[in-house]
Amino acid sequence: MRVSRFPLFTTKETPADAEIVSHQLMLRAGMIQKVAAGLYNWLPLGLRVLRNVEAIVREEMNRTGAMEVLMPAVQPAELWQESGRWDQYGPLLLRIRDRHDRDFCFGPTHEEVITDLVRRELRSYKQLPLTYYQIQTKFRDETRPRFGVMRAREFVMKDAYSFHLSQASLQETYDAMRTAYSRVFERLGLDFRPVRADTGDIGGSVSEEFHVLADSGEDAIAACDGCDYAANTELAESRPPKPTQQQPAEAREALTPDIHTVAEQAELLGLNVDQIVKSVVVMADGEPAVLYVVGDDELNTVKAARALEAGDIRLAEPEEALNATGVPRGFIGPRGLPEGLRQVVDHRAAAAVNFSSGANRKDYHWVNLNWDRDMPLPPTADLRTVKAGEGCPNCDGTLSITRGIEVGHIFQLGTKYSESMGATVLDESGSDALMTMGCYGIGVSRVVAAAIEQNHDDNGIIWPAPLAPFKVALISINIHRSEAVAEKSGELYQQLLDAGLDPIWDDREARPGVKFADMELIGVPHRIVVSDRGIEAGTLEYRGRRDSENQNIPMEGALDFLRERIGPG
RNA sequence: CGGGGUGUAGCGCAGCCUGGUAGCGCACCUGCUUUGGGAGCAGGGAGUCGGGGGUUCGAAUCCCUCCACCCCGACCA
Repeated sequence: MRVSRFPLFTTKETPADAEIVSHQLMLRAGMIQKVAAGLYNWLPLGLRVLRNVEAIVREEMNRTGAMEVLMPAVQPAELWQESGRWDQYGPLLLRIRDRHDRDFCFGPTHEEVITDLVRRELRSYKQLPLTYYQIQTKFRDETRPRFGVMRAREFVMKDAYSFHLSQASLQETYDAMRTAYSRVFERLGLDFRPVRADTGDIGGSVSEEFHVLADSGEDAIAACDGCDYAANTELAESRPPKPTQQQPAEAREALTPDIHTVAEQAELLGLNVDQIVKSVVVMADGEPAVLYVVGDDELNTVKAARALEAGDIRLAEPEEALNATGVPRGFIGPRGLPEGLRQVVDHRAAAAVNFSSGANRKDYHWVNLNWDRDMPLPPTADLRTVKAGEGCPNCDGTLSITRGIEVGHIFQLGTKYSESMGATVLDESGSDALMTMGCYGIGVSRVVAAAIEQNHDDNGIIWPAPLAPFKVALISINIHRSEAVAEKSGELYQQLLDAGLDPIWDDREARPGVKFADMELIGVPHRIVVSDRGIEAGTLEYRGRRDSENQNIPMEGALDFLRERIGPG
């Protein structure tokens, strides 16, 4: 491609509303253009990168034997009503109505459509297992789209769905998909990690996310330094601490006026924060519940929702907490709490001995409380978020917390959709059998942003080779004033094209600095420079995007030199 | 959803408080000069000042209203 014929829209200035580096660089490089909140145009430069990701994903999907299909972006409400998600999914689902007043949605995912497809086509267990996938545009009406294509409302996703007669068969495909995902992200040159994950709205049991590690990531991941344990902090666990050997002491009430934080409570009573059990009132599907965690622990709302079997959970407003318990917030505790309130205790809070907690009357806390002795122990569950430095639940290692960008997610769905939508085949005995399902997603457009988060410097993007929109930049110095440069560059460009090295030739009548800056900004991995002084010496200049020095290479053999560096594909 | 903020040329911004008919930088066009790390000089094109309503002789500026976009929060009890 010649720059003189390519719409290269680079800017020096960083757009004001771009927060993270990938968003800034994608805008500055002219890869994307915002149309509305969370909606983007992909310009030729950006689209080349997106297509490169798609190509690798497609190859690896095909390698697993999955079959590509294409489903409609717009889906009828009936299918979603059948699965029950029309009412469950909430405002994330963009609902639309056609001219006949029929309800549709713009698909945020395609479990319903694929299940419908399969139940109409598949008759026999002999046709299983089967995996379909598509690469397609999704729409999720995020409350707060941000970070450019990282968290857009409309985005490109690869989604795959597998169908099985047995759990063993599902497990086999699930494992194959995990391998395929690792291959994809390895080929893309990304530093990633598979982690255990919550299944969220999609449903099902087993699930893993693939995260690209980056400080700007929106998810926190706990990873062990001693084994391969890694989990989203939404569900990560850590090794329980050794139980304390303290003897139970006599419980007493203490006057604690105007205490509103655990830190104040600890200081006033001369306790450590971990000797305090705090009481958190939540609204679970609209019903109040009291949850107990240790003073320096954080309530994990994902775990709490699971423990309470609630679809929707949030912290109670102060008035709601007051209404539920009759006690102002800050003084709620397990002893003397009104009957009938749901309570769940975190394991660590349940193991606490001689702890302090609210006395259920204003300005008083208990000290030296003990479960069972002073009040019955409610049901227990894991409710806390793990912290860096805690022990790994699986080995002697230590957990650290890193941030990640979720670029892939694989699930074992089980029969959730086949059951609600009646997707069956005949089994060996000739009777109807529900198909067991898996689903597997990759955020294709998000991968592009994630790759930049992980690969950039002050001058711009540094594409991993397989993502690069062009493999090699050919820069001609003073092309409009030097016949020799023009001629040699043209020759070289043709050779690079013929060799399939995907060149971009900066043939503009621009100053050298402009060309260098542009090619660095858009992240072309290799650069060669043709100049009068090089021609005189019979050399070209080469510089890799990560190099800090030029190197002169003989004009003859330059092609082999590049071929070697760029490699196949 | 709650709180805050911003909308002025393609992009980044000033002007608004204190009303008088719009400006700077980048980008763009023309000419001359320059030519190995985002050139210089001169000239030029480009704006319903987010929309609507109001106050006023006069509104980018003051008031009302709507819209769009951005940030923070919705886990420290």
